[in-house]
Amino acid sequence: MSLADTKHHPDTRERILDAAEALFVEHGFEATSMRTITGRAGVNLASVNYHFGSKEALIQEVFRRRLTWLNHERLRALDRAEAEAKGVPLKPHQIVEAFFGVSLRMAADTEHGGHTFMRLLGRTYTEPTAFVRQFLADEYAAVVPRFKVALFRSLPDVPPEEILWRFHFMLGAMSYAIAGTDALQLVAEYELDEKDPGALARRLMPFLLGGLRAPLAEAPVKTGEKGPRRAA
Amino acid sequence: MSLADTKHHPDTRERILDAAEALFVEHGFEATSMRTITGRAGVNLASVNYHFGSKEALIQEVFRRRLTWLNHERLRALDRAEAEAKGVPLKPHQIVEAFFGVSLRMAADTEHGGHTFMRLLGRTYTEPTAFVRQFLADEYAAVVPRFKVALFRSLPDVPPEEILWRFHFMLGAMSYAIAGTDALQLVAEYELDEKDPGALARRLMPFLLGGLRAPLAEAPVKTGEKGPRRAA
DNA sequence: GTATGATTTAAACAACCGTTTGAAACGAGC
DNA sequence: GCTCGTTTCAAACGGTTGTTTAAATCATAC
Repeated sequence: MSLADTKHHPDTRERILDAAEALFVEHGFEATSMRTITGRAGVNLASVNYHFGSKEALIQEVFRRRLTWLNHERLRALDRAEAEAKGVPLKPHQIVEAFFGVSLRMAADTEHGGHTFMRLLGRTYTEPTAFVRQFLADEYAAVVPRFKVALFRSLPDVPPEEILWRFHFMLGAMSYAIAGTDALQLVAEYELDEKDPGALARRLMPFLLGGLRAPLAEAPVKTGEKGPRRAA
Repeated sequence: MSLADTKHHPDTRERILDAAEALFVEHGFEATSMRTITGRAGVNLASVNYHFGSKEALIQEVFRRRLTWLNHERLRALDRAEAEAKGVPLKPHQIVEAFFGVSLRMAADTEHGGHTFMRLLGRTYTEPTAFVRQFLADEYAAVVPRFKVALFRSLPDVPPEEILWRFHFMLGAMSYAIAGTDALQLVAEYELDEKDPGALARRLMPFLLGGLRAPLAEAPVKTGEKGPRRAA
């Protein structure tokens, strides 16, 4: 048991995880059956339940094995930037780079499944399954507050609530940029250069920063205000 | 038949569509069974196949009945703005307002299901089911080129390819802002003011415009360029 | 009222779902 | 050689899926 947990599993576990990851992003969770997964992985049907216990546990493991590393890496990038800054508040672009740069670099990795996973992750943000949402919340609980504080310090003149919304918008633009490459063909009938995934970062980063630092709306949004204003 | 198509259906059709719409956004297409739909709608199981033919056709009809109107409205807003401009290229904010303003106003309508539908639509952009994607492509074929041309004219100094990407990013930020309100709780543990949906527009619009008009990356993205640059 | 077409209904259909079972195959330690 | 814990395997489990059927009900026109 102790040995088994650390190293013994030769490849069936990994084969299942890889197949599941690819199929989930292609067809979604519900539409992907265990028989399809084990079929593509070339393993027996029962092995999923043997190794993971249930389909739900398999889904969680698909996320866990990459998301833990991803969030760890994000925190490391933030730590590094803050260490260099020696107490001076970071600039917005440094914080955005720490959070989204790691994601984009992972999404640029088409060799080891990083791209596939990031597409899946983006898709999952709008996935309403309760246990997946709970799982994401737990995984992000450690990393989000750190970035919030950094952003608050970096933009002292912007109301914190506004910063959170814009953080949310940035997360959406990125997830969608990665996950919704199919939807991109709605916009451009001819093929855009998806080949070099590093190009996505060079395109997306200025957009995110432009949105984050955009001037506030003329009439500041007052939370308490109730009556709807006529559309101008 | 001719009568039936126009008006005869009293309410079962609509009851099914409303129930399906709400359930799809809650649980997704695959996870929503016909029995759940007919159960909530209070109609017989077979009536879905009778009125729509199949589950797939039902899904398409759920989108069609609102999306056609939405895109028509978007074109009307663009027409109006261009008529007022009398040949002068529109400003970016006018184009963005025409496209996204209509969506956001629909998303603000919680009374007649507009909000529910826009959440569903945002979710669906990352939904990979082939026939849904094809359906969206058809519905958008008429409206997207018009907005592309308007944006090209409005931003003559920005490479068209860059504009398309930023259009894509904007679409992502909006879809996500509407569909991913669950994911918002990843960012903010306390409740943000989702009550007034008009506030979303006042927050999102500056973000979109800031992103759209952001300065281009220092090193212009050369499509042909291959070698990866060391991270600075 | 009776005839006619549209709609609703309960029941059944085959196909597939995730999971479980018990035996077979494997691999390392002695 | 044999043993023992781990992993694989084919087969079956009960339950749910989308769809179909044929009879019952309804609404309208004559």
